[in-house]
Amino acid sequence: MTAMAQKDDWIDRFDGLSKLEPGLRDMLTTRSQVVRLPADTVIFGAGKSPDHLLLLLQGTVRVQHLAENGREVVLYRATAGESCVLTTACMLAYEDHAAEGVAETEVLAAAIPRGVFDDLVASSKAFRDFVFRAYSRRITDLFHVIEDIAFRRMDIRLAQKIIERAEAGVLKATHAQLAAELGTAREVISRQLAEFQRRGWIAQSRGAVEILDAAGLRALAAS
Amino acid sequence: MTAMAQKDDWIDRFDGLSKLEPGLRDMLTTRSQVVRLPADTVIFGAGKSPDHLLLLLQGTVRVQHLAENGREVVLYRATAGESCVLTTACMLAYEDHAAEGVAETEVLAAAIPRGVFDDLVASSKAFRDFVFRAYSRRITDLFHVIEDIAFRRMDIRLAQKIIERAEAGVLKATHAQLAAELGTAREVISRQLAEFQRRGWIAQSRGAVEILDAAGLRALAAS
DNA sequence: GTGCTTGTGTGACTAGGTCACTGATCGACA
DNA sequence: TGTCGATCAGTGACCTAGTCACACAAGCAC
Repeated sequence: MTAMAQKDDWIDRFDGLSKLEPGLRDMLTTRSQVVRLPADTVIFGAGKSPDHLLLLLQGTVRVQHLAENGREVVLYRATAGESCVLTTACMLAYEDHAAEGVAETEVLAAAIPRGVFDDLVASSKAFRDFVFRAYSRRITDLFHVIEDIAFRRMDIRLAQKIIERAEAGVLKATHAQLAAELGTAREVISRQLAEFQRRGWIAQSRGAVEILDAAGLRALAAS
Repeated sequence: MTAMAQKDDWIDRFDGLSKLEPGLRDMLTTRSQVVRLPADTVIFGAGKSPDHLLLLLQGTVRVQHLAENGREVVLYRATAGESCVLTTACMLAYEDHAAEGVAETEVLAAAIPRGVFDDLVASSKAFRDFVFRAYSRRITDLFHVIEDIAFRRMDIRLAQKIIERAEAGVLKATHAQLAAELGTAREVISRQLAEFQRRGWIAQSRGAVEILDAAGLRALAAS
């Protein structure tokens, strides 16, 4: 796929936007630009309020919360076809969010400038629905995070994470990264993984977890 | 203040709405109605998606999250001059929120029907700003909840709660209610309060905590 | 190789959550 | 007015999770 092709048809990749009024489609394509961000780019956060709404075409953005004591929790991930709506809240934020968005892979995204965002929200019901729906989804995600942290056991949460984020049976992440993911301490992850290994569910190597018995993990994750 | 007077001027009690375009002010007053809800009314939640946006004139609404295992956490409170915007997300929600809004006191509120809300969002920049700003504030609240639960000590959080919610040096709440407030177990609250009492910071009676040494509590809360 | 940095393992300890109780307090109402 | 039932609070035993202070190992740079 060429850059041109992407420029023309990306709108249809977003569920809510395909219904966008024709005139506004043009406005959206001409007044926004497709950008490519290398992995690990900090997209927003730490007082850096963004002036664009990003609609992700490729790659994933990880949104995490940084606590005052230096620890962190991953709040959610936005993937292709989704938007980074919380940035719109950031755009207007009267107060700092203490949330940070990081490109987890290389990211291809349509960047809609603040002004265009405002115009679209003003003139298009379809766009408004798109935005509100995205908000709703993110808020639901935050509820899940709260419920997980407050009420679910670590072993279950870790098993779920491993299953969810492993690619081809292998999860590339250090214990410290998994700890940040789940909002816990590195030692806790080390011990849980040691236990999973003892049970023959996983094998470990530096910076990676290999799944040996997916059924075992899944059984725990489901409880 | 009479009901008539309330009906006429309530808009000015909302920061963002005083800038509302004159024509729309009229629409808002004529097409919404001021309602009075008794304490403990469940305003939204448990699959009950609301068809009105509430702007609070008097009283407070407690918004809490119900976990699958039956436990709960208080997410935030909306007080006079604020709106219950998460209900707008609920209105559109493609998925259940598992959040519940309860009138904590008797509540007087302007109820804006879904259709009017849509019209206002479409036609007024001031109203849109009002809505987005309210979203932003609530999301920030959720971040605080996450940070508290994940990284702050219970004794500190409990001390803060007591200070924050006591009226005239007395907090009327059972241990079970405080536990639900902080997303923990009743026994944990009982033990912490016993410790506070041992230190002479509070006195306890059935369903109430009396503050004896506010400075002591505050010192803990600040650490 | 010699270090340096980063990642992992571990023991001892504290905080917090769970379970299974007991006893206390307060209406309701016979 | 005593009895019952419901709600509220206290407690010990036990388990899970987070903290602290390390030791040790693997990979990289020079």
